[in-house]
Amino acid sequence: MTDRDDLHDEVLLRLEAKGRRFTSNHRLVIDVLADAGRPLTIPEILPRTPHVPQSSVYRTLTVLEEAGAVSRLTMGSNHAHFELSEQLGHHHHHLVCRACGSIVDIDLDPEIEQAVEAELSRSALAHGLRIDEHSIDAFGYCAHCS
Amino acid sequence: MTDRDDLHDEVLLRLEAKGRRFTSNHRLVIDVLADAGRPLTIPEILPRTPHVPQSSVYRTLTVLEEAGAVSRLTMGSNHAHFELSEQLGHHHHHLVCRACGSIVDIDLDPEIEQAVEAELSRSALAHGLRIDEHSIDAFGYCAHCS
DNA sequence: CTTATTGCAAATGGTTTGCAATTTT
DNA sequence: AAAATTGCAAACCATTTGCAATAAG
Repeated sequence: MTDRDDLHDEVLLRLEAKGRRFTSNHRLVIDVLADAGRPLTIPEILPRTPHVPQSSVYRTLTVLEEAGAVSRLTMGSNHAHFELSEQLGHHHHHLVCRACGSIVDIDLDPEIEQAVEAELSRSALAHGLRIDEHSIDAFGYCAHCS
Repeated sequence: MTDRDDLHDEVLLRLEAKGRRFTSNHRLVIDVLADAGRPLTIPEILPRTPHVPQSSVYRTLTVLEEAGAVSRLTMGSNHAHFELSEQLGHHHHHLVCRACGSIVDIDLDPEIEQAVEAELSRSALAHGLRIDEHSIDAFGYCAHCS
């Protein structure tokens, strides 16, 4: 049983839980995102999924997102970015380049992570909000765009 | 000299630095955002800026954003949110309701803030990125949507 | 067989833009 | 006067959707 097989199993589980099916298009998109290892936009995904029309990729991503297998990132750029959800990978955050819009995944010190979570929960509670997730994004200019 | 006058002065400074003008529409939009005290969408702004066409509000917001007076927030909702930039206010973060898309400003403990900044800078440096800003967003369901 | 998915083309809708008229400096 | 801004309508374009055909369970 390879890692990739494990990944497919996890996706299948989540799709079935939502009454959806695990089709070849679904698997193809999952593999593209897994291989990339960073958030991709639709224009980046399309060339890697030959013969799959754009609308099908959009639909696939929506289904996968609703199943909790994929996350949609909307930073200011005109195209949304997609990546495997944290449920299938690990908790992480993002570095975003203002110029080219590229996004890199990063990990933070668990201690800081925990402190932020506690502080956010406290603040959310005070505002009557029930939190289940948070994101931390850093913005600047990447080596290529500096 | 009132706080509002100070605000207008700050906006004027930033507009002039970009060769732009401080028109009545600009002031109107700034005041709407200042009065709201939370990020607003275009549909929320329009009724508060009577007789100003939608396209002018969009253009005004773009000019103000380029001058650093306004920030555009793009969380997954279909409408962007706009608020006074941190340059004109204070550093803060956001609580976002998944159901209605509303956004609330929150402050974090300065110690945690500092720890996060240090950690992000470290991580960014390792990836060859020069960071100048970060955001922390918490997602959940607000009191009204729970 | 029943229902989700696919592919194509067409529609949607938030946001941007061209242009002539109008302000601001 | 020179240049930015405005208002209107029209264009843009990433994303969504209707529908008939197909494939998955």
